[in-house]
Amino acid sequence: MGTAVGGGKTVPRYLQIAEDIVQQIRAGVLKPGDQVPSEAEMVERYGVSGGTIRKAMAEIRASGLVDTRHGKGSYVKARPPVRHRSSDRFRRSLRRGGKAAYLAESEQSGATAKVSVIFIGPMEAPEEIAQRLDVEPGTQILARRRLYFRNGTPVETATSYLPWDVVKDIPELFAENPGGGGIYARLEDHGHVFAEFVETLQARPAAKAEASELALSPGAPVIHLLRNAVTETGRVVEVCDTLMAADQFVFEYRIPAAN
Amino acid sequence: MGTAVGGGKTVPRYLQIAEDIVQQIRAGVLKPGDQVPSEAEMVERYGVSGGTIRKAMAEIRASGLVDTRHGKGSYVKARPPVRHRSSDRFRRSLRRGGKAAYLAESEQSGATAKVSVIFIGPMEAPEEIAQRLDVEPGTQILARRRLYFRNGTPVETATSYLPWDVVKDIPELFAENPGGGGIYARLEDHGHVFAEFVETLQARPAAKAEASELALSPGAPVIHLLRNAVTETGRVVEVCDTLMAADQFVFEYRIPAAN
DNA sequence: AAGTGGTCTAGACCACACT
DNA sequence: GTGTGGTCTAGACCACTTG
Repeated sequence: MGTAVGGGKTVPRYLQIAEDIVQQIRAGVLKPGDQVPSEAEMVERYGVSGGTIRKAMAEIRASGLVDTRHGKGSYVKARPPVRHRSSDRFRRSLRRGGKAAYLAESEQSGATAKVSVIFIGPMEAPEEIAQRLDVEPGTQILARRRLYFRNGTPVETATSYLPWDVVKDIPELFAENPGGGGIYARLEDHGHVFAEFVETLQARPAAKAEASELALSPGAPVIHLLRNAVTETGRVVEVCDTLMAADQFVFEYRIPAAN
Repeated sequence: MGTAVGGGKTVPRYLQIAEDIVQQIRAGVLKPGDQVPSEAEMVERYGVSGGTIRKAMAEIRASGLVDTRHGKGSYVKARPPVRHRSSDRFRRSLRRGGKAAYLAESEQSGATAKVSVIFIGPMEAPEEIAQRLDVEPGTQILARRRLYFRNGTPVETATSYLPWDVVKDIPELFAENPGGGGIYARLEDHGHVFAEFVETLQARPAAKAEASELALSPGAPVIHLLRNAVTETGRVVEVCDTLMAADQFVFEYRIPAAN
């Protein structure tokens, strides 16, 4: 099928329908929180079969403007103000203020932030982490896994890995709340002074399990970020493995023009 | 349908099939360049209907391991070595070597690189670019739009915007090839010495037009990067707007631990 | 012409959410 | 129970690629 347009080409019906709905959302005909017409209703309204409507809905979901829940329906997402992740967030002055990095940033944009600790305890170092920490794979390390919420929805999972000899004398690192300034402040309290942080960052579609953990439609883009925290002695005393819903973040990096 | 597994949960047949094929690719049973079994063949082999196979194929495509062409079939992609985009790429020493940043990086991973210039000429500054360049929207500026290829496939579009008063005395900036070290070298030749580069970076699903320009499946993640080039006088003399196929790049940033 | 993927139909049945 | 989305079927027809 498909209707002829300008040049003579044909656009599949399911894309026309998806475009129609997306435009209604962008134009504000469908407002945040509104329910998108049910699939059954669309079958009637557009006069096509259920399969075609399902393909259209898949496109609409891919646009990221809509949130679909089995048994309930699809709803227009509240346009979440993105969190701006600046490379300035590691400044000591922000830590001294008693805030961990994520809180300092959230307050700037006036959103409610929450952290829920999923796991704190020893584990055996997986391959890639061991390499970065420069220990043997399988060595005992400390893992701190947590889930970050923003306005009630999960936006980020982060796991910190630290060598055991570094953490064994710092009891705060085993607590859910490591105290003002976060774990980086505790590490510096104990003589691990940071020289630099090295972040590698990659975007990819979310796997099924990741999508459900971050309440995303499967296939929606996620950012995978790995950070080494390097001290003045050149040692990596923490590796942080972070997975973020891509539509929730903008990253900013300042790069000095070195020789 | 779906077969019971360990805990009693059910996994849809189309996901099982997709997983089966993806594993065959990862394990090397299907090698780069091999044709993935046709949909008709899969219908027989797995004993399901065409619709189910199509859903499975959609999943497989989303994995990014496969390249599908209408009328021909699906083929396992040559594993493209990702390009590592390090923040070190702005070091002057790399420019002095006579290479622009992208070439220096491509050579490291032994891939063929190509640039095709799409447009060089004056245009009126769009809103966001004007803000960054600190000029009035609509002012005449110079735009340099180009498309980067890697091993024959397009991976990145980039457009540089420069204020007219900066470029008017630098004829090389109007040429397709601005000479050794690229446009940054030419700008420094003419007294615009860089202090820092500020990059903002966001991932999102590709729009239709973007997907076709970068030869991606629609909805595949892209990275949108905007960079301000700031001189020692504090002026932004270039803004670069870049769109990249997310699966082709890993970004690395080194962040000094400032106070 | 034969083989491939792309769109579409008209139904069935299942799983989840609300009342 | 009613309404919702999720999976699956068994076909039809179209569009692109290759011989």
